Amino acid sequence: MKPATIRDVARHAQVSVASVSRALNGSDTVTQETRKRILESAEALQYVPHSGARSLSTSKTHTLGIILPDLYGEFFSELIRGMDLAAREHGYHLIVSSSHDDADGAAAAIRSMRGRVDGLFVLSPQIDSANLATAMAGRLPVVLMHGGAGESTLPSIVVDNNGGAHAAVEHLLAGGCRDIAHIAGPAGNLEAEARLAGYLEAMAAAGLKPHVVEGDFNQGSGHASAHALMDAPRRFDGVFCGNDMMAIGALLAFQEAGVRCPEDVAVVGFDDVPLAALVRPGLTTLRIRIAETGRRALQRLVGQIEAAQAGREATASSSACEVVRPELVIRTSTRAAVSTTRAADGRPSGVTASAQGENQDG
Amino acid sequence: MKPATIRDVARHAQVSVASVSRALNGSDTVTQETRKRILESAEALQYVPHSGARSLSTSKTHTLGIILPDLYGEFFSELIRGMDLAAREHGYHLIVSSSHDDADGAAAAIRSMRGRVDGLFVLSPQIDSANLATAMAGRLPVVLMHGGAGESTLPSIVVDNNGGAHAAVEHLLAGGCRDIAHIAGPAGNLEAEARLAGYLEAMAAAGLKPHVVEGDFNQGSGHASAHALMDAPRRFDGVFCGNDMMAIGALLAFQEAGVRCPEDVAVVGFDDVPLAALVRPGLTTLRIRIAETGRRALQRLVGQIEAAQAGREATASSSACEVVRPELVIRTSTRAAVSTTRAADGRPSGVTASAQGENQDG
DNA sequence: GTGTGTCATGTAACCGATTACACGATTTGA
DNA sequence: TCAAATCGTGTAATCGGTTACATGACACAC
Repeated sequence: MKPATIRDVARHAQVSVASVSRALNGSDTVTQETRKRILESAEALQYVPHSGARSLSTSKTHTLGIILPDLYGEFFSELIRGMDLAAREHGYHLIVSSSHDDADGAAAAIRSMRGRVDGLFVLSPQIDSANLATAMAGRLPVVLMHGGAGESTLPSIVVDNNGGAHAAVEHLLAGGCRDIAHIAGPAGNLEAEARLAGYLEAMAAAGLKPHVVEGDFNQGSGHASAHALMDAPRRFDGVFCGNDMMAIGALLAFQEAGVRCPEDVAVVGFDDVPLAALVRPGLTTLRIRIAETGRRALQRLVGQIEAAQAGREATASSSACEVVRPELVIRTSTRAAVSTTRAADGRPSGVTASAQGENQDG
Repeated sequence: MKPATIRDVARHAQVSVASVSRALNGSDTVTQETRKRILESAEALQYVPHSGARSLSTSKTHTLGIILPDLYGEFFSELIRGMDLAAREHGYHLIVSSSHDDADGAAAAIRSMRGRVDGLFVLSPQIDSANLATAMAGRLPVVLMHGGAGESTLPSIVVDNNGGAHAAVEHLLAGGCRDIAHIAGPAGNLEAEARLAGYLEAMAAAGLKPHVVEGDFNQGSGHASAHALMDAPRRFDGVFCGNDMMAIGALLAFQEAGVRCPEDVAVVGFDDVPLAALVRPGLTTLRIRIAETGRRALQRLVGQIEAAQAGREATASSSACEVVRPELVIRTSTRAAVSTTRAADGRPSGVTASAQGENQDG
């Protein structure tokens, strides 16, 4: 048996299709009584509007696409969670396309989504794909969310990786560290490169010589990189890691090697994944409110879509690059030096002194 | 400027819309030359078929929905990754709807997806939602993936939680433990309850008295539950945790308290999230190949859809409940007792003796 | 009573694709 | 040489909604 159509409902309720449409959608002029009869018929026939037909006549799909890189994990699932929550409020659905480890894959995904989404989130931290995304998306509303997106003229939300890295290094310096190493994320990843650049700048500003080993953002590489640091002749008393997972790997490596943290070496991560609060010692890190960032991104994309269909041109605010400033969360992996801590953007209000036993703060 | 339609392409290439459709879709009878001209025109006009229109005439959306519970994290993102990879191969897209912490929310999500997907994955480990899903989905192809789904007549893929729990307890027993506690997942979660039941059965079979504290599947609750165990008068020499995250929390708690693992207490988790191999000591756990399970689920759903549109009735195989048997992975959080280890299903071939330093195995 | 306005409802055009069927041209077989 | 089969292409119906416009009923004012 085929699913009921709007005509079936109309026949059942003894009204016209127009009335059914009106009763179910806009609160147009429909009598209480007719509406009641229509709703009952729809219920009785288990009527569900055909989204394709609807999108054909309204030219809206109420669906948004997300292009994700191959790198997958807590960060992205949390981001999607935030987006999904907000999407539901706005009456939108989310199509995900993950595992695009190169620009070509991402471009193919974008192409296959055109025509079935009203807008797109692009998270492709690979170099060059920024241009590609621009090319592929055409006039589709887009919010860019990869590092370096700020350079594009498209609306974007980016993390202030550079500022966060500065804050991390300065926090270590304030705690008394002088030989600060950096376990960097993979080359070619714009987030990783911005954090590296921030580290290099902050070290230069302090008149210190940088010390970098490269990882790949996974915990295993943090572990290996920490070993590489310990095997190298050069000494170090602090490590700034490109993200939390590598920092956690490094913590484990130090622990195995009998290097005490924070006494022998202080460690700072980046992201504040839930795990960061739960490892021992608690990991000092730069917090990005991930789900909230996802929610914010969704609001911007929806705003853009609504502006576009209202015929308005992109306003200054809608095409701007929005910056998410990470917030320094001090835990026991660094010597807490209360007098000198501050947020990544310099505002002391951002500082969070976090107890070891804290729960996730949602 | 509005996007190009098939008629624009037809006009541009000086052919009829039927030829354009044929050239772009099926490799029906179209001359090489005409096809070439059409493809060029489509390219020139940046033509993208309108998915709504297409789905209206074919009554297929090439889209699948996923209903996820509120519990979110590595497990689900990994599952989606596996599904997405397989979906791309089959030419399908994935709509996710997360954060359904109760049956009503899940039902609403299912309702809002009807008419826009060809099939549905339902992961709602809440009691009762199994019935609800059945009711809501109507004749929409579904693959159930929550615990207890095996009891339904709908196609499902479930983890053998009970068998896994048996294997965990038996492994601990074989290692010499006699006082084995269980940190259970949240009540009302069917996965958690099946694991608990397996634990209780295995303990009863061994003539041992069970010892259960309840957690919520998050790392923090594992930590708290471990403290609760240590504070209780009753002694214990082994802990089977309802999932890996709680096991990791417990490991940290023991470490803080100076309780050595595996010397003083052996710990077993469940899931084998990537992190399990990387904590110290490496966590003995029951491996579920998550991404692969996701891929398998997608194949089943697509198979069902294709069978349905071919007019075939559900075959025995398509409506069966498929069981994923977790595999015992022995790491250093339990005393490795090689002679006595075995897989959850009793086949010794399933055993994996995992080195501490292993990488994620994808 | 006629005209005018308001309001609920119906009629039918339209959105953009797919595809059954029709058509003309060419090839094949007797 | 003519009928039949084959093949590439075009025409138009169709899918299931939305919505501009038409219609008819009724109220009110003159």
